[in-house]
Amino acid sequence: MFKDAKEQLEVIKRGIVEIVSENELINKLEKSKKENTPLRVKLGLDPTAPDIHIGNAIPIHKLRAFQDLGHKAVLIIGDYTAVVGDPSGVNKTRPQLSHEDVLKNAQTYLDQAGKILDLENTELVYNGDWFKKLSFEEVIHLTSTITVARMLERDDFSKRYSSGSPISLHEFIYPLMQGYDSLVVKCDIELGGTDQLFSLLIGRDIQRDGGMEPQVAITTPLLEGLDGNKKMSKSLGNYIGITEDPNEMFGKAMSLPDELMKKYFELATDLPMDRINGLLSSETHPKKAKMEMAKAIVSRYHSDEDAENALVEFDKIFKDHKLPTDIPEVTIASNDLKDGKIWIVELLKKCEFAKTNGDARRLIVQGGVKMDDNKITDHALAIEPENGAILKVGKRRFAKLSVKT
RNA sequence: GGGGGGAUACCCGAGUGGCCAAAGGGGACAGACUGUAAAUCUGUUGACGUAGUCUUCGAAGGUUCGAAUCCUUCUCUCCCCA
Repeated sequence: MFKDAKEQLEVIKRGIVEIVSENELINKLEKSKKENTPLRVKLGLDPTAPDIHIGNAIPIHKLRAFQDLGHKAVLIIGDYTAVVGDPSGVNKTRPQLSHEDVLKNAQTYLDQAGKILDLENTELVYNGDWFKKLSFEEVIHLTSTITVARMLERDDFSKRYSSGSPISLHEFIYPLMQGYDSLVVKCDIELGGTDQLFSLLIGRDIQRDGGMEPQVAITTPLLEGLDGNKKMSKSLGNYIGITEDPNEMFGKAMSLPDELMKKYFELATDLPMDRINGLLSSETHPKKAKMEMAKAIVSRYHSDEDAENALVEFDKIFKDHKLPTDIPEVTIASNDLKDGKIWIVELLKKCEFAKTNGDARRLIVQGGVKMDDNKITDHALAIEPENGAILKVGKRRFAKLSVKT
């Protein structure tokens, strides 16, 4: 039923950073094959925000790969760990969420993770189930498994510590909780981004302490966000959500710096490596390559057809400078009008192209505002809105006026 | 418990009585160019119907003709000592 360890290893090793340790993994794979028992592969998701993006989808895809190899996916929804807030890779204390918010997010996480995983064959657990029952005594025992020195060794903590930034005590508990999860669900393997390595290793200690064979830790790369610089994250707004509209997804992918194409190709698309290498060779124009990449990303979460359409739409707007197929309508009611006219600044605010008058004026002064293809240069202008007129701001914001009087 | 720092716009960070709506960088937005929402270059980035006026530098009071800057109290935070 299971493939050879070697064959499995090949699949497992694609697009990952590190295995701790590979030998242990091979042993586990061999044992699993011999005994015909699937390995338990754990991934913890903290539902701290309502959306999954293509960066944090990377380990989820890896989990799916394990499912396809016949292993058991154990998905932990970190409803309690999310309340604590993962300190990994951040330079400040995360805001603590209410348990209520977390549960709300958890549902959307599940819906979204279901796009990647085979949920039918996923063991789904909430870590609040055990954490809320843990006694204080047990918590104390848990905290005794690690020393302060080791905690402070961590890059993120040591950086914060030496830069004089605050570190709250509860943040030390986070990796212990994550490690304790591993003990409870008795997993053989845990997946996580490279920033999770510390927590994954703590899991090994805690499992060992609990009399278990320690899990194998597998880390996946972190994906830089759209700015090409910082890690993709919801709070930085530099992300592509996996449920985003195809056109939006395509456009965002196209806005990536060229240098990141290889990484995105590898981690965010399903294209085979030789195809990717072909596209990245000097024979292919970078723009063409990037379009293929954007298409592949859209295909992964929508369909090939959606991807193709998104490409056509993109060219239409940005290459041919034509109007998009769907333009949001903005209704102008009679009480928006004075003597049948509306001040252009008001109109821009009405269309949500500007938050303040100054904002709107700036856009006009900078030459970024067009009405039916005519540049508007006068910020005092009052216009008589025509039904169906197209207001354009910048390169990619459009509104169709719908006048109701 | 004692002593000494720090808190500045979306973020980081300069500014230690008027020249401060506050340098610089990042981000964001706009323009030019192009190969795209790449790269590069330029500009803009508190509010107000465009005029000067108003509100901003952790919070509240105070000193002063005038306060981000000085004083008092408070909140949060970092370091050192115990």
